Amino acid sequence: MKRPPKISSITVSDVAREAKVSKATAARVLGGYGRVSQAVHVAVLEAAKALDYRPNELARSMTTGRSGSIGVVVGDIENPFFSLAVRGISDIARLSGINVILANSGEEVEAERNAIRVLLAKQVDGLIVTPAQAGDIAHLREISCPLTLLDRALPELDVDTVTVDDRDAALRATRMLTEAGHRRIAYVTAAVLSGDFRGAASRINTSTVRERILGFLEACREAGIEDAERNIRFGSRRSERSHASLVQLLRSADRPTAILASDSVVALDLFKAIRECGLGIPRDISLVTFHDADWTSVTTPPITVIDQPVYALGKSAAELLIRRLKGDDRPPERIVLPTTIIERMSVGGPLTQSDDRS
Amino acid sequence: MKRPPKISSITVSDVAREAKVSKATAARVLGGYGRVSQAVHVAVLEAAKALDYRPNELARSMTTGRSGSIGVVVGDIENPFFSLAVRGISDIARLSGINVILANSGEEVEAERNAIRVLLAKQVDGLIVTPAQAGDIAHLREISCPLTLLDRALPELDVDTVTVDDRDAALRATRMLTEAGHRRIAYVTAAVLSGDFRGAASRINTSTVRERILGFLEACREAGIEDAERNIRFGSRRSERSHASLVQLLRSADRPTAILASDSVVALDLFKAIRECGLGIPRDISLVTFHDADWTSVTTPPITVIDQPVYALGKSAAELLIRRLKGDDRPPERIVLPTTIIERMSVGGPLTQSDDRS
DNA sequence: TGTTATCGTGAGACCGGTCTCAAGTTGGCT
DNA sequence: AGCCAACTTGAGACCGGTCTCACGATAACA
Repeated sequence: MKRPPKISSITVSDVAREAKVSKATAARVLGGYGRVSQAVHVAVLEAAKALDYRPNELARSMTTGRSGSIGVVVGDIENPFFSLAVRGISDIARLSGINVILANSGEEVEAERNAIRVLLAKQVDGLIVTPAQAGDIAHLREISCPLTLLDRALPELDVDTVTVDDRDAALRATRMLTEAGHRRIAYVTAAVLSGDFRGAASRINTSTVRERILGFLEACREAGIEDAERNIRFGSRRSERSHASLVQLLRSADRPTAILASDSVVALDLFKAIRECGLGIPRDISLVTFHDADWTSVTTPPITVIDQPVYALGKSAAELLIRRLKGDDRPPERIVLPTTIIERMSVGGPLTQSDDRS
Repeated sequence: MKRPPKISSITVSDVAREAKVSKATAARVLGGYGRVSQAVHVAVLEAAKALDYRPNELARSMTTGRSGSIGVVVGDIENPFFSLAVRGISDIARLSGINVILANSGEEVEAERNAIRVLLAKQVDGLIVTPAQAGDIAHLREISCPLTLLDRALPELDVDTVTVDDRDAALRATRMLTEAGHRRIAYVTAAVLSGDFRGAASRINTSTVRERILGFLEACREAGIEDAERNIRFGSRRSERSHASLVQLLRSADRPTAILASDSVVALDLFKAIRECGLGIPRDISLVTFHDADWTSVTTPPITVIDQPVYALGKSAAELLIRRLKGDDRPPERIVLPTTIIERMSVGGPLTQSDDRS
């Protein structure tokens, strides 16, 4: 109505009139509730067909309080990790006749907060969120509908959560590197950390990041590598600046002989930087990354990866959430999915000469 | 209400009572319409803050007829092409305070039809669709809200459309191949064609597929290549079966000496198949693909690609749609975005010996 | 055959907003 | 002082569904 002339749509009342029954009766058959006689049932259906009636879900949601849609807030759908997870979520949602409203946070809390507010105003029945920052979660606490955390756990927020065994994965991957003889191993992540990191592993409360670092450090400790923390690189977002910092890392005198990357987009950047510096994989430097992205299997050499069950991650999150929507009130569950390492050709031993450090 | 106890939410009436004004007045300030005195304005705002009022967008949409969201139906978000386009769409949508409801069609008309029905019932203000099948578009015709076609034009449907210059792109890419001396060039696409194709290019009405084939054939004709149509391969979806068929193509006696792939996932599969067959790029076979996917730049050799402005594709589609939502009633526009060919190392001349055909 | 469940149906309230309309206030102008 | 315009406010209809409740009719039971 109002400004847009609005193509007068057919309502239950119209159908009721056409079928010569009351609005209540027509609504019963159209809405599929209550009981109606067979005769009236077909009459209403015919009237509906004749008029080409289409239910207004909004009006329905209005009274039922259920909107039939869930909100999904991810960092960036462009990242294959998220798009695959979203695929998992929407496949499951569709099975339950639920649709997905997507929002990008760009990994920024402010955008995330805003997205959640809007989604909530839209009366989504539930939310799946990949929290951008673990320090700032007041807005997540306030959420009044079922919430499921995807990929990143929040120790202080006891809700359904699906993650992978990040710590163990990082441990195994790093161990693979130390066992190959590496001593100068870097861990490169896109996550940003405010303030100084040294010795503050416990301060990082984005589970994904913290757990991986913990695993990384544990493997280093096992191998007797000291001061491994100084080889952790934060903030390697896809940008000019971060690429430059990567190149700088690779050109430094005591450059690492092996690198563990936290996700495939950082790894791709790293791969390019390594080439740019004229270094060979795995001759000069070994590379392992989280996420079995497309490209990792077709490079020369192909990259050894930590294969996360990304689709399953999304699938499980959706299943958990939908179970809640159906009234399940078991205590919050924290599902940890196992990862496997796919060994390809990007790991080798360090060159002897690179073992003398400054 | 009803089954879920529903945490009684704060409504305008509650705020009105708290502020000691009428519901209408409270609604005016909360809804930001009409005129209210300064004093009452602050009073209502304070009451709202005190009660932590959050508007119910559903109710608002109910009366305004506008839902503030658009529906996006793509083939598969998992495909980087689509996820990037969706990124473009949602970035633009967010600027206008519109959110995106995402649906996957899996490239199947039935799912697409269903998704559109649901989206329409949810009262989306507009739709952006990448039609799965051009033959079956009755459901698109019936759409009663603004519709924008993404990446694929439909000759018989005169609505806003954003595509790339597929024909010219295919022409240029193929020409690059013929100029390098190739005579046996294959075009491999994931699209399915019902029935026999030969000589029926005009029968294909998915613009993307048709235009590209037309460009491909034109370049072949220019080069005096006869019966180029027999080298068009349809239905190369990511699956066991289609992979096998690719391998078969590569092992045949008169295997092509160059291939143009219609999208990056087909190309990736092709790349792997080529390796599997022990063939070298570009020594034994040249490869060019649509879409500058991540992986194409890091393989050895890197792949020459037709770079489509995918993000811009989504962006433009969203802009066009939103313009419509704002009341623009210019005749439907068909935007064709230019592509560029990024020459890398995957194109070479055919081996002499492979020129004798059986 | 009378009484009581059971069933089918209609009337109308309700969800939480928007918006029209009329009434009440205030102020400016003659 | 008197009148009209402009502004502020409240009452209530409305959007398109769902759902409660009451009533009449039919069926089952004694």
